[in-house]
Amino acid sequence: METRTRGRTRLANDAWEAALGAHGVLMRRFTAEDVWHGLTMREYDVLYTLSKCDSPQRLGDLGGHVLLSQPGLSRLVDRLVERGLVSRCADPRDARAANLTLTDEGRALQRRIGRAHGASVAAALTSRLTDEELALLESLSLKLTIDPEELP
Amino acid sequence: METRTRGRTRLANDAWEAALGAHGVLMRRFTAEDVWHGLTMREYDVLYTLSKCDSPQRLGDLGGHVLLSQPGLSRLVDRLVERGLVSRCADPRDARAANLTLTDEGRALQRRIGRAHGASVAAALTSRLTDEELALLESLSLKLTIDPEELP
DNA sequence: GTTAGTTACATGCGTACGCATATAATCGGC
DNA sequence: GCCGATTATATGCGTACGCATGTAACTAAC
Repeated sequence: METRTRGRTRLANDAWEAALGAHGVLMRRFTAEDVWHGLTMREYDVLYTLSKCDSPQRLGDLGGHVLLSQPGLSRLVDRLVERGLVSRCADPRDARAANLTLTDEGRALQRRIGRAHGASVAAALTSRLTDEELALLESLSLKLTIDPEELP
Repeated sequence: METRTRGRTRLANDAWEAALGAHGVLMRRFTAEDVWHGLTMREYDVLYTLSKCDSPQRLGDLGGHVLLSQPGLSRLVDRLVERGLVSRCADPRDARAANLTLTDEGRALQRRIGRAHGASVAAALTSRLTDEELALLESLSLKLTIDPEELP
């Protein structure tokens, strides 16, 4: 029983270490690609997240998707607004909120970067994994992602 | 043929997005845990990497494992040296290199953090994946990690 | 309606980071 | 043995980040 449990712990830690390694290698690779047009990958991530939501998003909504503190996200959006890629529209229902939308320029840039980056991602992953393995990776990742609520 | 290729690209991108999501959720969770004794996860990562190598390591060796620029790693090690967790020993064979070793205190701290963090990792992963899935995640991650050489 | 409490976002401040560059040591060709 | 090229690490400088806190708006109890 003890050894079973220890083995399972070890298995989980080995898997996590391997996953971190893969994440690191791929992130290095993608960051080095010359497709970002002066944006950080995090900044692109915000553009991408906004591009998927047709309704305007609030800062807090984006915070759930991006691995960044609330003040960090606030200033990141500042930069995107200054570059003319995102616009803050006042919310008539809640004057505190600043609804965020992609500008046309922002949407166009997101698409350009998205195409190039998507091609890089595909090249990196399809050269190493089969279709079945890709689907498996997705399903395992989704199982790990779901359910952010527990620990009372 | 075209549609097959496009489907495969889409599959790879969906898998990568899911993997990024899982990475983000778990990193948030682990970062929030109160097990780090004032260290960054990156700083712990360096301690952990050093703890696995019995022979002293050079900065460049660590650079391969940690997702950090060379100057960033240099200063990160500065901080660890100042905290008494790592020592720089001169290399008699190459006066440029500064061989890095864990101090006793550094090794002890790494073990303490490693135990607690390892338990968190195990709790997070084993609650969502079976043993077979954990092994699968590890093997997929390793396939994605191997081979940092190409693009001439 | 006034006020305590909460929510949504912004700002001050110190720290860590990346890029470019500097310094210093080793290597190779001659 | 000398000098350019390369390698290993460090530093200057500007930017982005996280934490703590501030500010403004919404909510609710009375």
